Amino acid sequence: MATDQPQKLFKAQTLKGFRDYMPELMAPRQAMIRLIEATFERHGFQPLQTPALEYLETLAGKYGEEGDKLLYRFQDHGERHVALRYDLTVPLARVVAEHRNEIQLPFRRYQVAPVWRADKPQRGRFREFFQCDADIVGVNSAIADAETLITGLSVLQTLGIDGAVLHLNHRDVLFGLIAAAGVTEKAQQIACIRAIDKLDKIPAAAVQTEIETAGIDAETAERVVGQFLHGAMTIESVADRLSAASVDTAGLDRLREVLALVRAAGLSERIRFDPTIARGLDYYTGIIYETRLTDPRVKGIGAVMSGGRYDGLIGLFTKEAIPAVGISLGLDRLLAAMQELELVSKDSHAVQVYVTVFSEAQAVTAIQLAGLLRQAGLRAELDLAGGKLGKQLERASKRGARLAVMVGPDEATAGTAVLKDLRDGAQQTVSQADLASTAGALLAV
RNA sequence: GUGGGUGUAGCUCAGCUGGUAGAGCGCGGGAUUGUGAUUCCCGAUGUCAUGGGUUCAAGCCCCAUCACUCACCCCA
Repeated sequence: MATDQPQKLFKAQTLKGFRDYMPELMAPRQAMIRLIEATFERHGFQPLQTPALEYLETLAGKYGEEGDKLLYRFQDHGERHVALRYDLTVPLARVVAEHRNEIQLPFRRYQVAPVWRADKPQRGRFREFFQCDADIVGVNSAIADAETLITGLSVLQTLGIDGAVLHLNHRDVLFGLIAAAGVTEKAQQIACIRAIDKLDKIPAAAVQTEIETAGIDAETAERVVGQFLHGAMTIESVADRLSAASVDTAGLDRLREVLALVRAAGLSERIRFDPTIARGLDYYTGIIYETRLTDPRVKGIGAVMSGGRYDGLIGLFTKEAIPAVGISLGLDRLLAAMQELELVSKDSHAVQVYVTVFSEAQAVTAIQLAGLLRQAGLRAELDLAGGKLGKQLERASKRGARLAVMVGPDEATAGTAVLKDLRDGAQQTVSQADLASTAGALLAV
């Protein structure tokens, strides 16, 4: 590489929609991930990790037309058609089918991992992002549904997020209401759902217009919208209309049960029936839900936790019919919200004690003192850049350390060390043997 | 996939109707003895995203490419 000619530099740049997680971002992220995983485990979920790459066949056709387009797909060196995982749910279905005889049902697993979507990047939207999923496989019951929701809500609670409301719906209720309004053709029903999903964003009249563009007459369109307008949203009201149109109400009954169970868990404030919730992914069969944050500061951030029941998905990989229900949290969206709400503590990873190295003669002592602090469980950093004591203390503050340790020739001979609190400048001389305990006591205040 | 916007020092940006670049922050050094974050002084840094074009002359005009960004679609 030695040459007089200027070298052409390689472009130091991440791919569009991909990003580096620098330490300032990584520290709170990691703290979050730990809390989320601990909460999942407290609810009986086991960790699972799956490959980033799957056979294209495994993933294709599971997410609907839109989702299919967003699959990162290519051929590997062996000409195999492969794709990067689009979510954590379909790989789970594959795992259950592939390892059917090693897995005890019901199976609860969680996974925190990146997924990839060849979407057009936007604010808070990337081509690589992390999801945190928890799923219960093998049981189709209201209890399993409720357990999943309770777990998700518990995660939000653990993270300190108070203003979260889970909007719960059921696929059959959604389709039932549309059918009751007189739309029976599948494609038109889908169009209705897509439009209804926007009711909280655009006026009802605009939604109706959008429904009409799907080839539905104005009168029917108005009836469809009417099914979802405010006041038409209580369970009882929906029940009446479904029965009147002699549409099956099993989905509604399930919703009642799930709501009752979640309420019994003391989470009434956190959950609400909302017939307008529609999820895009094709594989949902039962309950579906989205969770929104109510704080106006994070109004535009979208759903932070969503999911639903998918009883048919695993059946695509094995003849045995295995039901499942799950929840998915968007890690970075949640983090963005938490930062906005000032719920992120900045010092979870920061160095606690910065050990200066007065001069080479004191290096041994400095290393030993750092060792004592570390053994005591403190995060201690040893100065490596040297220079004047002032410089070293400057670095200490910049690193965010609360305390600094200084040992000069005088302290070295006396077997002591100076412990300084960088927040108020107060300092004391302590014996080296007491350093760690004194530092620990100061940090605990 | 469709339609807007932006791209100037490490960061945030200024740069009037075209005449070969500035600020703040940050960074480096200093303000006598072994003490930071505050204060004061000094200093460095840019192929003005990239490649073409118009012009006597372009950061400023035109075209293309790339990147970022906003809205729609969809979603975490």
